Amino acid sequence: MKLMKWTDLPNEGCSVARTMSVLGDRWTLLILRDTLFGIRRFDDIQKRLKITRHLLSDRLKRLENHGLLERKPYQERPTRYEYHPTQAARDFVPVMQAMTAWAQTHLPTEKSEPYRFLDRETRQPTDPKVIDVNTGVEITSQSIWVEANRD
Amino acid sequence: MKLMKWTDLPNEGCSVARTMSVLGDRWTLLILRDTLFGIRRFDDIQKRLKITRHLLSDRLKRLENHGLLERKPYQERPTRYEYHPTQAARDFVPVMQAMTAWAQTHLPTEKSEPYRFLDRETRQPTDPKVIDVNTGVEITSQSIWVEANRD
DNA sequence: AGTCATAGGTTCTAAATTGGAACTGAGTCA
DNA sequence: TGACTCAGTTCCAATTTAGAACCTATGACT
Repeated sequence: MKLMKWTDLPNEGCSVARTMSVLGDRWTLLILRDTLFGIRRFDDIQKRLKITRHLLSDRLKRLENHGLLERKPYQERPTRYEYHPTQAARDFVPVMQAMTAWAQTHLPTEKSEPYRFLDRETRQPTDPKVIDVNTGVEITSQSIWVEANRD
Repeated sequence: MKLMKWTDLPNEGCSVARTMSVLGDRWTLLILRDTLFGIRRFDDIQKRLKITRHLLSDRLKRLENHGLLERKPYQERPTRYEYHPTQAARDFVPVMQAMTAWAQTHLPTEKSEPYRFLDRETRQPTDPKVIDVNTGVEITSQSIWVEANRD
């Protein structure tokens, strides 16, 4: 049997598999998180995350190639760059918040969450829930049914 | 500077980091996906996913240790086990669906999605959106504000 | 001029993880 | 008996990650 390799994932029909092909490498999602939370420079990310510079360099390139980060110069002489999240990356924020809520319930810890998500208007903490746009009903493993797709 | 290792992640305060410590290894989320979609036996998962058996063995153990899978015997002589998702795993389904929707927009492909999420009542495809329970407003990178937490 | 510091990397080696294939063991079937 | 199923384990090679040092360009300091 021909085995599947990690590098074959981008060509999968399954969206979860394609998401993993971009964000499923070690550290990648944490780097994206930092850029989304406003940390955008190589050394700043490296200092906060404390991963090896080599890995950070590699992951930033891959996120750029996949259209999740944009390299923008912020000074000349010498030219230095910041890594800015694109719209695709910003659109991942709600997924990350849903993930955060999941971990707060199922992977609890004594340490406090380093970030809070606040509503821009009310300035109150937000409490995420996934709903179905069509019915307005909350999506849970009870409310939905997963079916093999035959198109 | 003391570098952080991948194995330090479970002790992080950040929920995204803790989620990655459990689901951020190669193949892990895809294995969980298969069990959630009803594929529960070692060989069945291996045949569908086509990963090496020893990786599958390793990941199943880790998912079990983290409380996402439960090993249940389904026959005697010889005793064989199925891997059943726990409530913690089932609660990840909405996150996965949000992720799927994200990838369909931002990592498009010609291949069709192998699975569909349907409403159990209406039998219609569901269309996920993350909202704030408090305000009912959709959570987007525009609607929220991320703030460092000082507790 | 020489030294330091800063930002953003690259290069090197060692350790760990993953890929690929074959093998084990308990039991079933022909 | 031999072939087959399921659920792994074992072995070695290939790839990735960890850790540290080094490089380049610029500016500031002495």
